Amino acid sequence: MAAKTTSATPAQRPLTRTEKVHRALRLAILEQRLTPGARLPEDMIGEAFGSSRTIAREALGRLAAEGLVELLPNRGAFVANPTLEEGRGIFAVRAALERAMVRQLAGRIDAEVARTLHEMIEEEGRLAAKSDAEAIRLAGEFHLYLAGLTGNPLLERYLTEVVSRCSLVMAMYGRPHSADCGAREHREIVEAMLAGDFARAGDLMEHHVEEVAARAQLGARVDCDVRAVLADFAAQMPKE
Amino acid sequence: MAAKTTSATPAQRPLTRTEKVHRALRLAILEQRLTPGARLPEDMIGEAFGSSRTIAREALGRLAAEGLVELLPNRGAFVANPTLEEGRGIFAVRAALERAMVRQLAGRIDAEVARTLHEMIEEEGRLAAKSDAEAIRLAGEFHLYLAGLTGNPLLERYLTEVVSRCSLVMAMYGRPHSADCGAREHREIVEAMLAGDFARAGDLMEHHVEEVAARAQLGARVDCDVRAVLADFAAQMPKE
DNA sequence: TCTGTCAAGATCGTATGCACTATTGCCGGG
DNA sequence: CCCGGCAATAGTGCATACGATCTTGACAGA
Repeated sequence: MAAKTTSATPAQRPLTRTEKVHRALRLAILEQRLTPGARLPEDMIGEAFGSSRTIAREALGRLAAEGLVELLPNRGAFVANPTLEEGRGIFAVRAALERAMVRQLAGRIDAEVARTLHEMIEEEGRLAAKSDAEAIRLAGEFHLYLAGLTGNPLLERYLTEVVSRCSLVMAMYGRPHSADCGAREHREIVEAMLAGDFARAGDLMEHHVEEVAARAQLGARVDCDVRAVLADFAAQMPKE
Repeated sequence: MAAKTTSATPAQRPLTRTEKVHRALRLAILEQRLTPGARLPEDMIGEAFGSSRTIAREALGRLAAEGLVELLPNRGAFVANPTLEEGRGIFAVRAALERAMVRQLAGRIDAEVARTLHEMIEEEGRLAAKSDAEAIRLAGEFHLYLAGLTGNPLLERYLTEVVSRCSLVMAMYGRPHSADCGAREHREIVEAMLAGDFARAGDLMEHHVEEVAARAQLGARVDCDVRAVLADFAAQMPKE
């Protein structure tokens, strides 16, 4: 009952243009090719992809729903530029969701899935030292695979979203090589799940996510909320 | 730090048409005036609201992102028709999020907010016996108010979504008067939060949500997965 | 020099039209 | 009577056009 993988190649319909643009932009943002705060005019996007504004607009709308771009009415779209505070909030939500996920999964992992999990963990270890972007992506994959196992579409959707946004936050505020998820921690979690110890598995995962957040954000650079900065400087100014 | 209410009337810009239609449809779905599974052609919606398909299309897109409508490529939009299984999944996610929410809030509720909370709980008790739709809406309000207190935009967004969808699920599968949230349980949760007992508050809330789900879904009517039903009937048919 | 006004440009909000896809009912052949 | 193909229809996918709104830079007045 917990062995169904998430994608069984569902029809492979030829992808609407909107979706193509959506995916492309999503990737560009997650790989930091489009840096946080960057302006994304509909015209420019349409032109870049050889489509009309209609497409660009719809893609931007979806990205906004995922929290990867911010959509200001009559102003335009910008790559999401989460504050450190928001970043912490995102990690908090992620921790809550992942705890519930592994609790639900504990004791329902069959042998084949267990093998896949162990393989993924090994792969992580191997690639941890390579490119930073790759490491971030790979780390997310383990978590998303687990999400797929739950068979809970909403949980899966939310996790996809928060994992994406966590990647973004880590890329923004994280120290260079802080993205790796720690193969040892993953292993422990899988152990607990296999043992059917849902309480322990949940606690481990919750702690794991919090730990990743803590590791990454040690080197947090001050975020550029212009208003706040100005307020600070205004307060420091010589009076009168 | 936890006393900021969620909406400080942020500019009140005159609401784009898309948003108006979006809200209207949302309400119609949550009040069950548009029943699950109902077809929602863009033309019809545009005509109904005196707008063009563009508006209808965008509103439907947003509703799809919230999970209130299902969008089938080249087929059209339908009011979401969650299976009982999906309903349980939604409640599971909700339980996880609400647990995290009250844990975070515990010990950070000031006197004024506490009074507001107690007022809301009383109001619930008063209105529980009245209209069913009202009861569902009111029950959600308590939870959403708490979400606003966290100051975590993502948590707030997700909770808004799951509360909506839970309402839908309860309306579909719940017994007539099962929607009330139980003022006593709410009171206990607030007590625990005021006492700063975050572990107890979290557990109470998690249990509370699960309890609501259990109460509501006792009378669960079989969900209409056409394929499955047909398979059943096909198997029961006289052979040859 | 500073400030308020205004016009030009950029960009979004919305409407409309055409092309394409999926569904449905019809019809002829078995 | 049943089945497969075909045409009509409904409805979406996408492009384009126009009006509305916001931003920006220039300019005149204090």
